[in-house]
Amino acid sequence: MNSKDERPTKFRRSTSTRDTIMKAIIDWPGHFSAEELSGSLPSVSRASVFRTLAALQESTLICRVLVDGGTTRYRFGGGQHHHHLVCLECGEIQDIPDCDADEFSRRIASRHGYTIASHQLELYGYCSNCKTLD
Amino acid sequence: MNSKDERPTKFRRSTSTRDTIMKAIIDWPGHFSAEELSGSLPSVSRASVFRTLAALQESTLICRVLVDGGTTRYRFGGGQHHHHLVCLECGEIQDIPDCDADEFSRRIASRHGYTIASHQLELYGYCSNCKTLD
DNA sequence: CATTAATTGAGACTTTATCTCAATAGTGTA
DNA sequence: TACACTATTGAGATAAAGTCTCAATTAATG
Ligand SMILES: [Zn+2]
Ligand SMILES: [Zn+2]
Ligand SMILES: [Zn+2]
Ligand SMILES: [Zn+2]
Repeated sequence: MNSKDERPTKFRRSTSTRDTIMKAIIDWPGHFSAEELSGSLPSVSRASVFRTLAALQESTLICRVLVDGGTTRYRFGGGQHHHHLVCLECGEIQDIPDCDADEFSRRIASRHGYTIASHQLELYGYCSNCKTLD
Repeated sequence: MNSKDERPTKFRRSTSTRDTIMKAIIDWPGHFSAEELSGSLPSVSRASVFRTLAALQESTLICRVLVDGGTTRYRFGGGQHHHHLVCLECGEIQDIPDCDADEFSRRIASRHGYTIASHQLELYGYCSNCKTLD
C-alpha cells in the first residue's frame, strides 16, 4: 500500500465519514490523541474515530507514538515504516526515517528461535531547543 | 542502582506494604498486568500498587512491556536495561539482554540535534512453539 | 430501483489509571 | 521510650482511554 491509497484493505467501502477523518489526520499539524481528533470532528462519532484509527494502524498510514509515561499519541504515518524521537521537555515528536533494526532482529530471532513480524522503537531525549535551556 | 537494592531513590522510607509488593513482583512467574498484581494482593490497596509500579519504572527494577495492540504488562526487570520479544500468538514474553541501540542512537542524535536520554524497543513475532503450529 | 451487507452514531459499558484526603506508620531526635 | 514530623497508605471518587451493542443509514452491485 502506498501513501496515496487512503483505503486500507480492511475497509470495503469508501465513505464520507472516513474521508473526513483521513483528511483531518493528514492535515493535522504534528501529533494528536484520539480524543483530540475526535473533538475536532463534531460531525463524526467517537466510535468511528477509534475504529478508523485502529484500522489505519494496521497499515503505516497512521503511526502510534508511545510517549514516555504511557500516553498514546498518533500522527500521519506517510506510508513508511519509521521510528520516533520524542522530546521529554516540550513533547515535540520527530520521525526517524532510517531503520537499522533488521540486522538486530535477525540476530535475535535466530538466537531465541523466534520469527520476527514487526518491531517498535522509540527514542526519548531533548531536542536542540530544550537542551540549551534549563 | 543494582538489582539487590529494592528501594528506588524516590522512596524515602521502607514500608511493609512496599516489601509485600516487591516480593510479589520478584516472585511473579513471567509478566503481569497492574490489575493482576493488585488482585493477588488483597491486603494492599490498588493505589499503592499503581504508585509502586510507577516509581519502580524509573529504575530498571520493573519493565513495562508494550504488547502489540496497546495493552501494558509488567515484569521484574532485574535491574538491567533490556528489550522484549513478544509472541503474537501465545503472548509469551522473553527478555533480550543485548542492546545494540547505542550506536544507532548516537547517529540519530547528531543528525536530529537531539540528546538521547533513553529508548524503548520491542520485537513482535512468533515463538518456536507457535510458528510451527497453524 | 431493490437487495445486501458494510458502516455509522449514540450511548452504555469496561478497563486502566489518577486523585483526594483523612488515617496510619516510618524515622530521627530528645 | 516518647514526640514530632512527614512520607506513605487505604478507600473510594473520579478521570482517561478504549470497546461494544444494535438499530438506522448508506455504499455497492446488478
Ligand atoms: Zn511517525
Ligand atoms: Zn524499524
Ligand atoms: Zn523485561
Ligand atoms: Zn536498549
